[in-house]
Amino acid sequence: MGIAAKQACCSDATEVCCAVASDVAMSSGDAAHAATLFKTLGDPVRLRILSLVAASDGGELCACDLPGLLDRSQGTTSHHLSQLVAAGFLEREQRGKWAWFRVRSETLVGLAEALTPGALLSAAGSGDSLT
Amino acid sequence: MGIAAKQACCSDATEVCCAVASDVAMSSGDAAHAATLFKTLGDPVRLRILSLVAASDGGELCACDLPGLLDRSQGTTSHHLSQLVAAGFLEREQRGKWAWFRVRSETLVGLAEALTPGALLSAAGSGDSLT
DNA sequence: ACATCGTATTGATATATGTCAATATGTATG
DNA sequence: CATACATATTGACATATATCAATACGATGT
Repeated sequence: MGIAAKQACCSDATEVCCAVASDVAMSSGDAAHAATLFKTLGDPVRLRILSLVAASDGGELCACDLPGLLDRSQGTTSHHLSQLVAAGFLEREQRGKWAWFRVRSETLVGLAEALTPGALLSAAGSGDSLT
Repeated sequence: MGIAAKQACCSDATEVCCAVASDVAMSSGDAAHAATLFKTLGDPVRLRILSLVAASDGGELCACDLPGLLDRSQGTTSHHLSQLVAAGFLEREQRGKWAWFRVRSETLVGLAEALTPGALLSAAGSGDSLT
């Protein structure tokens, strides 16, 4: 089954039939970390929240606007905001009784770097860019 | 409820209390498209597949190696490979009875551009970068 | 044609998640 | 302190998805 098959897909079938630098590739831990960040962006409502905050005047947006802009309940928008803050994509500031949010561009830049073809080789998630 | 509240979070409470350029932000359709791409990357197994392919000798990897490298069943690895190909992150080539995969870096680069803070304002997913 | 082996698909199952209604928490203001 | 309002949390539910075992499909070689 794959490894050490009877008839290999290339000349030498010692361990893995094709030369795979699995030690150069991302570790499972790094992959798990980066995957949680990508998963956070993998929802259209959350992407739109990020975009709305970025497009807002002064780069900040009040949570009170989101249910109207997103056509989602207040509880749902609050849930998505928590996810974005927990992942580091947004930062939250309480001002009076309103909660304001702004984009943490460092996280976006770091994740964008992880998508670099070269960064896929071991660097994705291990460096400070994703912490 | 958020919009047009009795006591607004800022001076003018006409429609939306804070100035949100919702027409500059990503559209729902763009967000949906980009979200499917991010969702595809939101799984550690798929991220590791991408990384393993990128780290392989010659930039290509045989599907026969993946069950062993990922510690997943053959059916599961095939499922993930289909997802990555469908999203445009991998391209597939049948060689004899083996299937070989290589990374489509254009898709990665395009998605990385969508993470640019500036690209969050309307450009994410609408341009050719994400098609 | 037949047997073999790599890959794709199907069916089943457990878990995760997006959503809302309802409730709780917290922050001002009278 | 009591009231009002913004936000967070909880419970419930429907849907999506990661996974495996089993089976089907496809290509090769005898």
